[in-house]
Amino acid sequence: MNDVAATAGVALKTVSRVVNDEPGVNAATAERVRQAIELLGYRRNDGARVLRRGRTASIGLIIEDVADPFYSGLSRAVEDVALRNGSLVFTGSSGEDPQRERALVLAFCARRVDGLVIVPAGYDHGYLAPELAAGTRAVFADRPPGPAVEVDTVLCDNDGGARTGVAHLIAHGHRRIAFLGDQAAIFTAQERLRGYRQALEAAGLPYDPALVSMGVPEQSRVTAAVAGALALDHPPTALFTGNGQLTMAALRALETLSTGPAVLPCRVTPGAEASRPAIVGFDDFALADLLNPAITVVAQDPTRLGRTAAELLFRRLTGETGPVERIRLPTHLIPRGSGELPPPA
Amino acid sequence: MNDVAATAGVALKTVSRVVNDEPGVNAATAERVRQAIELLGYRRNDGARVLRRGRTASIGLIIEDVADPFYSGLSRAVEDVALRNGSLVFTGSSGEDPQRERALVLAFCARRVDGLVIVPAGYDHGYLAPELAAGTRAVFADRPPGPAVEVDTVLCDNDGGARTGVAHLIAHGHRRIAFLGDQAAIFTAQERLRGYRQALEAAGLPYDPALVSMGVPEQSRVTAAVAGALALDHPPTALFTGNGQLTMAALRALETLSTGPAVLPCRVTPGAEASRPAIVGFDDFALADLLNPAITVVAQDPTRLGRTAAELLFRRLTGETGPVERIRLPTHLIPRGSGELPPPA
DNA sequence: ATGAAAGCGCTAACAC
DNA sequence: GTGTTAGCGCTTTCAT
Repeated sequence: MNDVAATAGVALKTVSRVVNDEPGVNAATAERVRQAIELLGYRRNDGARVLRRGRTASIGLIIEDVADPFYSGLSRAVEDVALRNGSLVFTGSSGEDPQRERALVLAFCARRVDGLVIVPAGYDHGYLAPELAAGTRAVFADRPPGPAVEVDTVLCDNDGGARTGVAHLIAHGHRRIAFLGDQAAIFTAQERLRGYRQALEAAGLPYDPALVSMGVPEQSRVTAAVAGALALDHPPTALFTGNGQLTMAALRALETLSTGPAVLPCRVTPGAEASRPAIVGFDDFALADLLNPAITVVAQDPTRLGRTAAELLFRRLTGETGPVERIRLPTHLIPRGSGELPPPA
Repeated sequence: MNDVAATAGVALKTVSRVVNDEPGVNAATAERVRQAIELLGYRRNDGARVLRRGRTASIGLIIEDVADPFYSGLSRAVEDVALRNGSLVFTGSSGEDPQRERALVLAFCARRVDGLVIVPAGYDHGYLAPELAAGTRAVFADRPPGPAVEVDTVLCDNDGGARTGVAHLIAHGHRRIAFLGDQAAIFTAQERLRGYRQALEAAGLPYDPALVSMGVPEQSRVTAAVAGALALDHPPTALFTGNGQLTMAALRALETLSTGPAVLPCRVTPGAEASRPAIVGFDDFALADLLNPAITVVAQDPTRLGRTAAELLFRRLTGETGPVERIRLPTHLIPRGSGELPPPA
C-alpha cells in the first residue's frame, strides 16, 4: 500500500480510500491510484484489514463428514447464505469425534471467525463458553449442545418423523417392526428411537428390545443386525431404519441375505417378494425412487436445516438480540412402495 | 497479551514465548503466565500472528458443488490432508460459474491463503497470474487450467475410461451406442466424448452425431435426450453416460419412458427387459449395485484425486521445486449387469 | 532467562 | 479532497 501510494504520488490513506470505495476522492486521483495498483499488482491484505476492524467476515462450519450427502447438502446451504452475507466459510469434518470437534472449533476461534455453525459430535461444550463470552456467536444444527452452554439450535423433528414412519407401517398391517438405529450416544438416534416407541405405544403394540439394534452404520454390523432380526422366532415383517446410511446398508443386507437365486435382470425372484420385509427409512436419498421396490422415506431437508441455521447466525451477527432460539424443522413422509408392502398373510 | 503480561508480572515477549512453547523460559515463570492466561481466558489471535509471520496455515478449495458426491468426496480428502499439515481449509462452490470461481479465488487470495486447490469452472485463468507471481501456490484438480497459467494439475484418465466403457459395450455385441455427455464446454465432457469416439473407431464402427447429446445434467433435458435417441429409426441398443448425475438422470428417464405398466414390487415388466438398452456410466455412485439391473460403471476415485492434489500442494508449500506436474489417475471398470445386457436379438 | 522496540498491512479518528 | 498519526495483536531483532 505504501508502494502504491508512493507510485501514485499520494498518501497511504488515499490508497485505502480508493481500495475501499470510500467517498471523497477526486476522480482523477482515484484513477492514478488505480493505475498504480494495476502496475504493481497490489492486492489488499484482508488479514491486516481484519486485525484492524475486528470482523473477519468468515464463519466456521463443523459437520460430521462432508462426504455424507446429508451434510454436504447442509454445507452447500451454509456456504450460500455466507456468500450472500459477504462471508467466507472454513469447513471441518469431525468424523463423530468430540476431540476433533473441539480442536476444529478452537482453531476456527483462534482465527477469529465471526461465528460458528456446529453439528456437534460430543456432549460437553464447556470449552465453548469462553469463546461465547468473547463474543463469538454459535448456532447448533441437527443436534443440540450439551448442558454447559445455551445457544441457538436448529433441529429436525426426529421423534415426530419416526412416529409417522412407524405408524405408516402399522397402518399397513405390520405388528412386528424392527428398529435399526445409529449409535445410541447420538442425539438424533435417541429421538428417533423414542418416536418408534411412541408409535408402538399409540397402537397398543408391545416394545420388544430384541427388535431394536443401535450402532455404527457399517455394512457388516447392519447385515448382522438384519440377519439376526430375521432369524428370530417371531421375525419382524417390517423394518424402520434411523438414517440414510442405515437404510442403504439395510437394503444391501436384504439383498445379500435374499435366499432366491440372483436372476438378471430382475434380482427379486418372482414369488419371493412376499417374504421381503417392508421398509421405511429416515432421510431421503438419491435413487430411492428407482429401487425395486422404491423406498418409502421420512424426509428431512438438509438444505433448509443449513439455511435456517446460517441465517439465524447472521441475524445474530448483525445484532439481533432476544432469547435463545430452538427451532424444529418438520419432516414429511414420501410413500414409494417399500413401506406399503403388506405383511405375509 | 498485554493484559496477561501485566497480570503475570512479566513482559509481553515472555507471554509470547509461553504461548508458542518457545524454549528459554523459567518453569515457574511459565506457570505464572499460564495461570494468567487461564484467568483471563486469553486466546492467541491467529490473524495477528499470520500478519506478522506471513504464512496463514490455510488453503482454499474451489469446487463445483459440495453437495455433489463426487466433489464432497474430494473435499473430504483435501480436508484430511490439510489437517495432517496443520492447515485449515476455506471451501467455496463455483456452481460451474467462471465469475464465481474467480471471485472465490480472489477472496481466498485476499485472505492470503498459502495455496489453492481448484476445480475450475472457466478456461481463462489470467486472473491467477498475479497471485501466482505473489507466491500463492495452486494445484488444479479434475480439470486443467486455461493456457494463461502453468501449474500442477491432477486429472483423471477421462478418455481412457470412456474408451474402456464403450469398448465393453461393443464387446457385448452393441453396435449402436448413444453418448450422453455433460455441457460441451466442460473439459472432462470433451475428453470422455473423445474416448467414446476412439472406441468406436477402434471397433470400426461409424460415428453418428444423432446418437450424441451434450448438455446440462438436468432431468428434463436428459429425459428428452434419451427419448429422442430411442425414437430414432435405428435406435441405440446401449447408452454410455458421461458422469454420475447423467447416469442417474438417464436411469430415471428409462424408468419414466418404460412402456410396460409399473408393477410392484418388480417394476420391470417381465419380458420387457430385453428391450431395455444396456448402460454403462462414468463415475460410481451409491446404490449402483442395488439397482435392477445393477449398474456397470467406469469408476474414478474422488478421494484419491483430492488427496493427490492436496499432497502435491503441500509438497510445493514446503519448498519442493521441479517442473510443473501433470498427473493422470486411472479409472476402472466395474461390471455389474447393466453393461452386460445383450442387444435385442 | 527476560525485556524493549520496531513493524507486519491496514483503517479509525482526526487534522488540514 | 487529502494527509497524519496511532494502534489492531502479534513476532522478530536485538539488548540486557
